[in-house]
Amino acid sequence: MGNLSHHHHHPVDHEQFQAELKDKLNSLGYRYTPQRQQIVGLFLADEGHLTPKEVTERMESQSAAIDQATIYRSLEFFHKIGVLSCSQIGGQTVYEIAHSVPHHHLVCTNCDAVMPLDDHHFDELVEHLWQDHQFKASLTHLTISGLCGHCAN
Amino acid sequence: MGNLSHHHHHPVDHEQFQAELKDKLNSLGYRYTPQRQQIVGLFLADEGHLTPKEVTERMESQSAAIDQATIYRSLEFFHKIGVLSCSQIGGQTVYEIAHSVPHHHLVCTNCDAVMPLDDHHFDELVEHLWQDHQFKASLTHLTISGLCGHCAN
DNA sequence: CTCCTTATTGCAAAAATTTGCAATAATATA
DNA sequence: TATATTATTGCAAATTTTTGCAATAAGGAG
Repeated sequence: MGNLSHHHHHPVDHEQFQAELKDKLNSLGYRYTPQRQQIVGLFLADEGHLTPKEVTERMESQSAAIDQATIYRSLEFFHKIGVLSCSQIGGQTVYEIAHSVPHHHLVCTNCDAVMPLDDHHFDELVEHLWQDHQFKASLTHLTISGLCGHCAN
Repeated sequence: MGNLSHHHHHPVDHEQFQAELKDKLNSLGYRYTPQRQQIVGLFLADEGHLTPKEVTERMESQSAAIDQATIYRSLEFFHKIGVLSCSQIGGQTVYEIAHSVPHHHLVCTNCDAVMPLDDHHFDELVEHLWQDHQFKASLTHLTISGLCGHCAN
């Protein structure tokens, strides 16, 4: 895919994002259905993490009811192709747009605060895993548990 | 807790492990019930990852039926206090004994192969997160996705 | 524009996981 | 050792997530 990056509060970019996404899916033999469009639209409009349940609720409030099974399958589908990232935070499965600039999450196990962590911190590690362990790490979205500054006291 | 480390194929060590675990729980105000003993026993005897379902099955085959809810709650409990580690592998939630010597997992997204990765690789990162991000990372069991040597070709 | 292929959906049922609560039983204490 | 406290269990119901399958509809081809 070319450049699927997006920016906040810019509907125009959202349209472009969706158009490029459609092309990407089609070129892979997938289809860009209204349901998938709506789900992606939700993540574009509503930055941040969403649980499957939250996705369902917001769909209903848009009177665009989509079957639960479809929602679960779509989230998993978008995750598989790299459009959404998936992580476990506070015991919940949450999805979010996978930015073109990868980043990771520091999650406080005490207060569930989530802090972003830039990708470059792992450059060395990835290189090492490849050179010495023959493992091609794909660090698109790592979650690191611990205690934030507040809770560490 | 003192030293809860254990070694493979040494029932004596297992007994000691369990004894120390009982002391630890009691000192924390928890109770070491037969159900919890059996579940921990399973992980001690049967090295490796186990899903909640597998735990249930092995319990049944030992004619020591424990209610599903108790199994889920116990796994979560042991995870919370650091006796078991928990991770998502191949879309499944799996638990295993949290060794006193921490290690991590390289998981191949293609063939689900799991390779251990020593903890020391993260020493620098942990130090950096603490110094520059005021985040006290607890890297007891990290899962890194990617492709193993085989599948990378 | 119409037809074909088949990816995807909705539905309903199954399976997995969580939760509330009364009964039970593991500890600490006397 | 007997008793009191309350953490933990089992059960049943609720909730969440997955799965099979027939019907639908997206996208490519003519």
